[in-house]
Amino acid sequence: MGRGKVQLKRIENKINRQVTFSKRRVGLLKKAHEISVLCDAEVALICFSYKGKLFEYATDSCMDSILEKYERYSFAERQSVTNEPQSPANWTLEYSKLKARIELLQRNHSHYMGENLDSMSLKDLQMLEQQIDTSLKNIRSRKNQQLQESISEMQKKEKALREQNNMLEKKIKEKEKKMAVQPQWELPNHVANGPPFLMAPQLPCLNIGGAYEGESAEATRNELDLNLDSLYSCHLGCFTT
Amino acid sequence: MGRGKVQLKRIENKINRQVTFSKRRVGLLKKAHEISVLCDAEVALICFSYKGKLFEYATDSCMDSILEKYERYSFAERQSVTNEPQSPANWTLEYSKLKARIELLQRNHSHYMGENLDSMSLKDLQMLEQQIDTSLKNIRSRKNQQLQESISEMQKKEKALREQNNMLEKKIKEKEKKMAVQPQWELPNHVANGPPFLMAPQLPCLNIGGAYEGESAEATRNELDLNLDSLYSCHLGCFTT
DNA sequence: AACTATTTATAAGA
DNA sequence: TTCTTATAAATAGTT
Repeated sequence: MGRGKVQLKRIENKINRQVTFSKRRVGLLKKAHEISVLCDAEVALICFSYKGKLFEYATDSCMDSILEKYERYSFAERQSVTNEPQSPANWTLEYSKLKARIELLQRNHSHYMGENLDSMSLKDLQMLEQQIDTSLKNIRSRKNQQLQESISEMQKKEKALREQNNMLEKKIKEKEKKMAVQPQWELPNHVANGPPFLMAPQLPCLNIGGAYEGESAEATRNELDLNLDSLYSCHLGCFTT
Repeated sequence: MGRGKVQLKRIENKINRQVTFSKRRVGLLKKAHEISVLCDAEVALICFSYKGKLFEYATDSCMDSILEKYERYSFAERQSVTNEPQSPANWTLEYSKLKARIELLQRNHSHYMGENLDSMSLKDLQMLEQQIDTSLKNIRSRKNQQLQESISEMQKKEKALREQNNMLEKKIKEKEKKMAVQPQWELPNHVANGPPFLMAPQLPCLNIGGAYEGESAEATRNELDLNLDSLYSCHLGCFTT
């Protein structure tokens, strides 16, 4: 719907993608609301933008109850395999046990989010600090590992492309030789010593952290089909282990 | 979009409602998929028909990880809800509800502990890192606040003690004067110019971070009843906000 | 289900 | 971002 037909694939231009997202997000939420009202359906819609921002819609604004209902549904399906305690002697007991556990987990989580710290003692704060510091190290380490993997993959691709280029270059030279042997009947100027078509740009893949080159660079990008955005958007500090 | 405009209100005719639901449901799922692909967004869509049948869509078919991510994001808002159903009609239902919630919270928590990170994408890792970094800052800030409070309290006590000492000193001097006026009948040597009993050690309370003085120093400590252990054990780096 | 007349959504441009 | 507009897409009512 619009001036042109659109292919169902990732919009590469960042700006366009952002704009399209904004527009379509509004449309999507609207449609969700409409079906919810018109057809008396219960709808929950969660949408994270490419940048990680959250947008949501839920019938009657009660996301929680819909998600819970969903959990129940999917849980029931899974449950057919894992047999729960068929009938605990005392449901109330089991219930309050779980309830307490949830409370604990929630309180705990809020602390990990850096919230509700007032009730914590100095010692507990220090321990929490240490734990989170460790977590952070783990997370960064894992992130770096992923980055390294991305880089390795890119390097492999680069190598493959270089080899392909070399091959093509050779082929071209051979063709030239043949042309040189035969009389030149068609082209007045030949291509000797010219750069090969597919020469890769120098060090194409390791300009991580360099300034983002903007749209104009789009066309000159090398052929690696690995998505670089995730690396571009990575903070400079990300290599701290 | 269609032969006629439509009012945004529940379709009363059951058949029409059902038909419209079928049509719009397809459209909605399609749109959800499109924005997901075109804009590289993560979408989770849950839809219960008014008859209670479930339809769903999730980017990359991983509903769970999106819901988990949602839990992470919307945590602050949810906190305490859930009013205790005094005696749930269906214990099994309630039970699996709680069970599901616990599962979710636990999976989430493990991420905050820096565990089970393998399933997370680079982008999610980066966002988790940022969240935890923020938490850490909050925690350190709260810790420092507590330290500052401790210090203020100590300073207040110090001041009070000094004043008390001064008073005592004055009293002693007065006594001396009286003694000087009256004949000395008991003590051969008087205490003029000697240090008062309760003279506080110089700068008694602010040697935080100095070397721990060990057991031998215990006896010479001042009278502050505030426990210093928590300060001694504090790492030197703790004042970074 | 299929078919269209219309309404809506939206891509591109400003 | 927001508005405009030409056009694609969705869909209400009909067959």
